[in-house]
Amino acid sequence: MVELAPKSPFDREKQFAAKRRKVILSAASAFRRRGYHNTSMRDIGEVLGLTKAALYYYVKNKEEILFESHLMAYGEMDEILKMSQTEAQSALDYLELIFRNFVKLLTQSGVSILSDVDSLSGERQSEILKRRQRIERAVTKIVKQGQADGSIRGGDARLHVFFFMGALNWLNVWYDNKGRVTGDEIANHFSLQLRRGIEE
Amino acid sequence: MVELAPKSPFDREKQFAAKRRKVILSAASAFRRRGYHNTSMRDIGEVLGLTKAALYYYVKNKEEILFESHLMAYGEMDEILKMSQTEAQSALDYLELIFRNFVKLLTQSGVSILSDVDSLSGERQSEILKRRQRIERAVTKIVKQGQADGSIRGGDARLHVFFFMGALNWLNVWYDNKGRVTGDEIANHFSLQLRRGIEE
DNA sequence: AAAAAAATTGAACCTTGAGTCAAATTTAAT
DNA sequence: ATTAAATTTGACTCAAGGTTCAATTTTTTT
Repeated sequence: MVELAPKSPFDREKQFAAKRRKVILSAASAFRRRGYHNTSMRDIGEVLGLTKAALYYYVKNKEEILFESHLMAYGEMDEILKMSQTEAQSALDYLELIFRNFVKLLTQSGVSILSDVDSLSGERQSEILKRRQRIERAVTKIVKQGQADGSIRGGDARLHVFFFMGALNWLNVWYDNKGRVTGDEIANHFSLQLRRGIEE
Repeated sequence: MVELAPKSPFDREKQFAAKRRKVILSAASAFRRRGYHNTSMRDIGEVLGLTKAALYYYVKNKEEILFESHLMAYGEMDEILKMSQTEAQSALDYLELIFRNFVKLLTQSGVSILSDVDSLSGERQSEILKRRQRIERAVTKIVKQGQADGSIRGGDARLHVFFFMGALNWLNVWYDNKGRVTGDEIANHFSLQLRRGIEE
C-alpha cells in the first residue's frame, strides 16, 4: 500500500502510470490463469487491495485492461525482435536466440500472451491481431532467411513458425512458476527442440 | 430440418442422442472459434435452427455442453492412443503416427480441443484435467520408451511432450478449414517437425 | 382422425457482474 | 492547520444472458 515517498513535485503522472501498469499486469496474470471472463473486476481489485470501483480511476473499462495487456505482451516481443542480429550467426542461431528470449519473457516476467482476443471488439481486436501477425511475419521472415542461408530446412515457412509458436502459447497454459522446472531449463529445452525441428 | 425418416420403433433414443450430439459438436465448434463466454445459448441454437429454450430439451445447462465437448475430444484422442502399436516400429515411429492422427482429428473432424477448462466448476473441471493428464502421461510414456529404445533423444520427457502438444493446441486457434493449407499438409509437416525435434 | 408423446417456443424470471456517481477519505501542498 | 487535489469507496443502476415453464406446434402411434 505504501510506496517509496515521492518528493519532486512531478512524479504525479509517473505515480499514476506506475499504478495503472500494476493494475494491468496483475489483471493480465489473472486472465492468463483463470481466463478473461472468469475474472471479475472485483477479483482484479482484491489482489491489489482495491475496490472494483477504484479500478475505474485507472482504466476506462475492463476491455481496456485486456487490450493493454495484449499491447504490453506484444510490446515486449517487439523489443526482443528488435535485438540486433550479430552478423556472424546464421538465421537459425538468431531464431533460436529470439525464441529463447520469448520463453524467458513468458516464464520470468509477469508478461503473458493472452488468447481472449475474441473478447475485444472491433478496432481493438483487429489492432491486436495485426500486432500478432506482425510478429509472426517477422519470425517467418527469419525462417525464410534461414532457408536461404542453408541453416533451416525447406518446407512451408509459416508452418514451421506455427509449430513452435504453438509451443510458446501453450506454455502460458501449463507453466507455473512454482513448478519444479525452472524457466531456464525450459528455455534450454525448448530452444533445442525448436532448432532440431527445423534445422537443415 | 428434415432428416431421414426413422421407421423402427426404437430409434427414439438414437434420434435423441444423435441430435444431442449435434448440439454439442456445433457448440464446441463455436466455443473453439469465439470462446465459451463469447458464445451465447442463443448463438448455439441459431446455428441449428432452434431457440435457446429448445436446447434445454437436450442438455441440462450450458456448462454441460462444454463438459461434454471436452469429453468428446478426449474420447477421440483415447481412441487414437488405443491403436495397436506395430511391433516392428520404433517408439518414435509410433509417436509420429499418433501425432499425425491427432492433427487429422483436429483439422478434419469437427472435434476440437478446448481450453476453457476454468469455466467448468468443481468435479467436472477436475475430471477433464484428469483426462488431459492421462493423455499426456500416455504420450510421455511413449517418449520414454523411445529414449529407452534409442529412437528419441534424452532430456526431460515431459518437456518434449509439452512442446509438441502445444503445437497441437495452438492449431486449434489458427487453423481454419477454408485456408489454403490442407489438413494433410499440416499433418505431414507437423509430424516431420515433431520427429526432427526429438529424434536421437 | 384422434390421442398421446415428443419437440419447440415465447415470455418471463433471476443472477451476475460491469459500470456510475456523489460522498468520504487519504495525501500533498501552502 | 488548512486547503486543494488525488484517491478510494459504498450503494446503486443496468444489461446480458442463462434458466424455467406453461402453452403450442409437430410428429408418431393406434
